[in-house]
Amino acid sequence: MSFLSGPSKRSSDISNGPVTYRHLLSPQAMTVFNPLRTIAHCDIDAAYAQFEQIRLGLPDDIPLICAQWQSIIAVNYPARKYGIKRFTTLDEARKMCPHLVVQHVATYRNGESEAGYWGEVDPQTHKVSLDPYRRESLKILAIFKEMVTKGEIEKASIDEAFLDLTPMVIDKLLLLHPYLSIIPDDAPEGIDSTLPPPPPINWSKAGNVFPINGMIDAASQEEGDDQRSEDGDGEIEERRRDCRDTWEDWALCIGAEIMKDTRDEVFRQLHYTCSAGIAHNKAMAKLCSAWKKPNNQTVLRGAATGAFLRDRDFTDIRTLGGKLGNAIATEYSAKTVGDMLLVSLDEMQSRFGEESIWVYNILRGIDHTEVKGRVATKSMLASKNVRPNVRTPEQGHHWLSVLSGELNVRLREAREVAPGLWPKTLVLSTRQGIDPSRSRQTPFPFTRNLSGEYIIKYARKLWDEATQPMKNGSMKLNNIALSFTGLERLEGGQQGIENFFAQPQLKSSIPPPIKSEDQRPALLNKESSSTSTIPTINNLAKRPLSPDQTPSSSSLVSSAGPSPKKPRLPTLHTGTVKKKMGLDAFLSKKGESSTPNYYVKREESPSLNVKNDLKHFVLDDDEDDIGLVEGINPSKVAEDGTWTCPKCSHPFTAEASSEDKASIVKALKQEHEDWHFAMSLQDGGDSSVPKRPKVAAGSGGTKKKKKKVEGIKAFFKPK
DNA sequence: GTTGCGTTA
DNA sequence: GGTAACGCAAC
Repeated sequence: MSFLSGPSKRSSDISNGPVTYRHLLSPQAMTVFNPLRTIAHCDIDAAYAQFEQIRLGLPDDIPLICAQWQSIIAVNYPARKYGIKRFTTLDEARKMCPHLVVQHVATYRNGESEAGYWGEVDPQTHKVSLDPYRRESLKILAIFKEMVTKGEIEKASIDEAFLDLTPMVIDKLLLLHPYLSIIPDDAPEGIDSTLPPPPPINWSKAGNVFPINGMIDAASQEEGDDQRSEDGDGEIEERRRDCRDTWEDWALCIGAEIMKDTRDEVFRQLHYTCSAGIAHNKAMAKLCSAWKKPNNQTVLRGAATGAFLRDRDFTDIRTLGGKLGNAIATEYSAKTVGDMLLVSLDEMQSRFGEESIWVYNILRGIDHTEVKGRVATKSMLASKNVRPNVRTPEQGHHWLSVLSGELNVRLREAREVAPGLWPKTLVLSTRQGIDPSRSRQTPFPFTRNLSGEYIIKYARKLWDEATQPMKNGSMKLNNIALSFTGLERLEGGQQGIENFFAQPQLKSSIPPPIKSEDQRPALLNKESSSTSTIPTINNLAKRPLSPDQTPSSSSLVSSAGPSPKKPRLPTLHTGTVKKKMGLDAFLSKKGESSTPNYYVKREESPSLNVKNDLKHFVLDDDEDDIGLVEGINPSKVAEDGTWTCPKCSHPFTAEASSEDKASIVKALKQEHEDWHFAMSLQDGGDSSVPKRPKVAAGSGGTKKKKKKVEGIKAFFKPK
């Protein structure tokens, strides 16, 4: 695109000029720089709490919280009236509001393949499931798509989305003002002529319109410097006075109406209320959606962004909420956006590198990041903070089976909607204490016979690798997580994926009989996700934390502190000495040249049935490979394929042909033993494990790595 | 391209 | 506390 070169470097080119016919009519002008760009951010009010309220069929006005173990993870608005907050304890909350409804999130109970809501939950034996919420989230997304047929929709989290309303807004604008679609013959500059002045706007269906002169009602804002005159005439009069409506405002107003209709539709279909922000870009829309809550929306016009941003803590801005924002705050002793406005671009760039133009812009309400039409989810994580800590492989294996079971359910479910969906890799991560978590991954070969067992097979393999260095008894894991990444829809051959992947649904996690005549997917193309009929909004914007490898930012870094192993890492150890620092510093990792041996090189581990370079797409239905997992079984499945639990004498058998019977019973046995194990955990089974001093594996590597981490933390100290 | 880690939300 | 996306650096 022509914007890619030259002009796009200046933030002032297109968006600051007047709106022209080109902005309205030229497909080439539909970029992130189009002044009519209209973006909405929408989030569900106290999402989890609302989801539970509706699931339970409760009226809107009763106070309800959603709990996870002993913590509160969502508080609905009626409950907020009692002063209940996210960090209030359950007991306090119940005191503050005796008739409070407390609903715990769904959990998987041991050995069960489906999450549910139970009377009693125990973090030692249950695993939280957010699946019900993901399902609601998808329903909401579907309504967004139903209502916003033309622009991209980006799921930002389980309860938030960005919507690019621009294409719909432009259509509507042309519909409302047909004369705009005809460039007058006498237009001085043809398609680049400025549009005629717009008629006044009727904002009555747009929701709140943030006033240009600052806060009118101080509902959520502490101090507004009251610029406006005394008359006490309120919002209406204020609007009249600043009604220098522009075509950009028209776009926002139309966008707001679309958003209002969309929110109404969500409520009509699902009974969820949500709040939205409508602005010219993502960062402003996001801030804006939080302005009036719940069940409300706010429009931020270009002319009002100064007043809107000025007194705001700049770390409230998306992407500045972390270490980067903190470092900037420290560097300039700044708190509000207004404070930061005093810092020149040159100044910022000399300290934080060329890429800080992005920060400079966003502080001025400019953000060119695009709304990505995100289709499917790209990863699935099942994570568990284990208590008591896991100290033995057996305990580890137990949780692996729980996590595998969950992933099994989730992948299956996802495949019902997206046939052929399959993860490239399986990742295991573990954490000890407050150390950063460590992960190991492996390709995840395709199988028709997906099951919890199949996942466990690979999970155990990773486990063995990951815990290799802990063989000395230093194992004390407090978190275990298993995830699928690189989730993608494989495409089948001539028959089409639907055919290829269609198969009888299994109702349990028991692996079905092995089939050796499986085919493999014929081809593996990526599907293009962008199917929009309008021209794509080009990615011309620098992302907040985009690659910053320009010589300027790295070479300008002069480090004074102890020399880091990586030259790109700034090593400022205190905030007192000013140094140049690239934004990329925040991306640099703590990796070290001297890492423990076992991390330096991956072992040439025996391949997991990777038969050719199709790698993970290779079919792997060889259930006998389960044998590669060393059993912890004290007793064996008998030759007749039956088994009796030595602990509780429960007999197990299966109705199937003799070969299948054995493998089914094997699986049942594993599951059953896991259950016993889980029960033993409840009784403090962990305590029998002798405690050993932690021993660092390898040479001094571990220590060095740790030191480094702390060094950086010391500089980027959390608020 | 893969692996492992870090940052942000 | 449980998820998710994405980017980098070193293989």
